[in-house]
Amino acid sequence: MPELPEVETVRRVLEERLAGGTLASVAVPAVSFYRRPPERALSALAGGRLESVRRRGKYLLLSFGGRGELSLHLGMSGRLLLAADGATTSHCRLELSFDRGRLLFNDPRRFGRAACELPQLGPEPLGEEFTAESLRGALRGRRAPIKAALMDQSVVAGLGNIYATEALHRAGVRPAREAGRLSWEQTRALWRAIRSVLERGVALGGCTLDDEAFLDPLGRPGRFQGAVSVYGRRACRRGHALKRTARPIGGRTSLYCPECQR
DNA sequence: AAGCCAACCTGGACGC
DNA sequence: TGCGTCCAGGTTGGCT
Repeated sequence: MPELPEVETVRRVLEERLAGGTLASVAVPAVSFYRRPPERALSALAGGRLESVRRRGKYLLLSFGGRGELSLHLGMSGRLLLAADGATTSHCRLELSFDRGRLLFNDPRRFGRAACELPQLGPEPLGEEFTAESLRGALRGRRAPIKAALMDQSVVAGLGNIYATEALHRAGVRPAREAGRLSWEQTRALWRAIRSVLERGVALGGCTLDDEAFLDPLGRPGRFQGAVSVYGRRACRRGHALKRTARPIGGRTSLYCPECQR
């Protein structure tokens, strides 16, 4: 579910509501993520002050000063929520109790993660080091479909199926095109499209496509779904029927507009 | 090295 | 109503 704009939306709420507070305790239920978090390292964070809530790609980074850092990844179905006292949820995998409120990590599918380190990630797409030139360099020589490359977090950090799909449409590039063979014009258009589609996603508070989808920690849905051009639609905004690629790309179904995208 | 694919889980939608 | 099948917004590890 959550890609960069959703994670950024969560980050802003957590920053506003929890930053500066003290972590009183950490609880890991018996049934947690399928990769259990390192409980000892997590417990060591208790008593610390939450100095900042940052984001790197799709990861949230909660910094507790000298005590360490906690990285959270929401996986497919993860949701962070600020809960009233006593309230529980049906699939709680981690509970962080702060002096100013409880943060529950709910995750039915258990693909989410809590850890103390990050994997190697490509540049932040909204940061300065991500340029059309750096994108060209990352794609050079790649024979995989461009959409697979965009969802590779070591190429650029934060795109998943929705925003990769939307960026490719906005740039007029078909998802199955060989990544290393885009023209310079197409690469530049794609770079611009990635940034604009993510900025729009952030500005609209993320994408909430159906009832079970993304909600921020206060239970509020996003509004990007109203701005989507391809994902989950049958026709693009110019009325052309959308197609799905013959085979999945990067393991997932891929929609595109045969008229707008070449 | 790069690319492909199965595996990791659960729940909801759909067809019969 | 119940059962089987397919699908889902992500990442990883193993194999070629």
